[in-house]
Amino acid sequence: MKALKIPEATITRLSIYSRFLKRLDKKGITTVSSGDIAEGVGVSPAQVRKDLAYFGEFGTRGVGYNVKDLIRYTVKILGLSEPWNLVMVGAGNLGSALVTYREFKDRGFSIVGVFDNDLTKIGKRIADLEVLPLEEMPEMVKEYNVRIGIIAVPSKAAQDIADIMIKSGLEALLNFAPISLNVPDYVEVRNVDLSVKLEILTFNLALREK
Amino acid sequence: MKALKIPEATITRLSIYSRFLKRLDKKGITTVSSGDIAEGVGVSPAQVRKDLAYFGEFGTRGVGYNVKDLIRYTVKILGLSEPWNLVMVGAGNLGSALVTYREFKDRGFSIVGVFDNDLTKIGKRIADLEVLPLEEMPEMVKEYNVRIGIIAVPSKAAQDIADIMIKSGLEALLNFAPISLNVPDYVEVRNVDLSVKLEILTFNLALREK
DNA sequence: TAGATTGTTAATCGATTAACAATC
DNA sequence: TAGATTGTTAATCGATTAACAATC
Repeated sequence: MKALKIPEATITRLSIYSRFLKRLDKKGITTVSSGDIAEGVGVSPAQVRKDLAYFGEFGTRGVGYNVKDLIRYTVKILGLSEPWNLVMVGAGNLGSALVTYREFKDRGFSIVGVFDNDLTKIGKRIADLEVLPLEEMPEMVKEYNVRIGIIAVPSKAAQDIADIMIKSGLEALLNFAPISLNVPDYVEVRNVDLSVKLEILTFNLALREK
Repeated sequence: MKALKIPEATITRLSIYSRFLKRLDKKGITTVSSGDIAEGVGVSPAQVRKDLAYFGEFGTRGVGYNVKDLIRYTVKILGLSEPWNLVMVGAGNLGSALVTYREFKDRGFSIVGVFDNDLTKIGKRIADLEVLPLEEMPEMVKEYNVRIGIIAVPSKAAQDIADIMIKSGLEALLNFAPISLNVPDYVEVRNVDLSVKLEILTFNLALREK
């Protein structure tokens, strides 16, 4: 049992619901309906209930969901009950931005090491981290129990860096380079493409002209 | 006719194909099959052909696609034949990274103005741009024919900034704040959420434990 | 109780894939 | 011609939505 396949879109939305709920909680709101959540994040109420139903029964019929409880449940489902240590390769502008990115901290992510193979960058400081040579990654991965790595290097270098990160013991990669990485089956990869969404906008605007 | 609805996933992939093809072109490769593209970006060959079929017949049976031609077609479809000027609000770390982001330039995007309402940031320089007060946005939007704006401010400020950007004449927003924006129907919005993909990774890793 | 809202099933909708005729 | 690969249709697959019984 529990062989039920969960759509990745459901996980994506769960992450969005979870953060929306935290904002409600901050405002002192204690109860929400699926309709409230739906309106807040721009999906249908049925969608919200269906997404939650994959994981259990969290609401009360006739009443709705307790905000604090639902935050706890969504955080648990997403694997965020415990904090995660991350390492990152690439000490460029994007890398620097990610190290100080507030949203990561808020969700329990902590970048514990920044690496680069550019000698001019090694030794530099980004926030309170010293940029380290790649050779030191395996040690840090082991010491800080790191399972996830962020790739913030140019496309050309991304595959080589991915190989090194995997050899260092990482099981999951968040890749900001706009290329498709080849990795062993046990390694999870997700790409964040900063340019694709922009091109969806240009596509839509270009259509308007006609 | 031509009322055929095109899936947004198709546009997303087209953007990815387009950039993959440019890399092939740089390597001097002149012809590709749908299978080559599929393998290069991690989808099925049928998917590639179907995606292209929404827009025309670009290949030669028994041969494949001419790389340079297909680049031209995909670029045209995505509305990227002409360069786009962008404005951005938010001169923080993320904003700074985006101004210098190579991938944007490569695809014909140019950030022509950076704005902030933080007095300590106004007047500062990011790359070769001076950070300007929001009041100057309408003028710049008009002068540079800007239609798309980037939101790189904290979540709290995002809705207010979006309202101002729309009033300044923008028709499309690329939103890096992890909240759902309320905008008029004619305004296109896409969110880039840096944290969601990371939470898909933690979800998957957390599943492994069991 | 009456009103509200969940949890869940079945119906609908849409996207992906398989398969093959067309054709280079 | 034989082999290869496209363009396209039909079949499959999967996700969303509508609807309603359950129940607070």
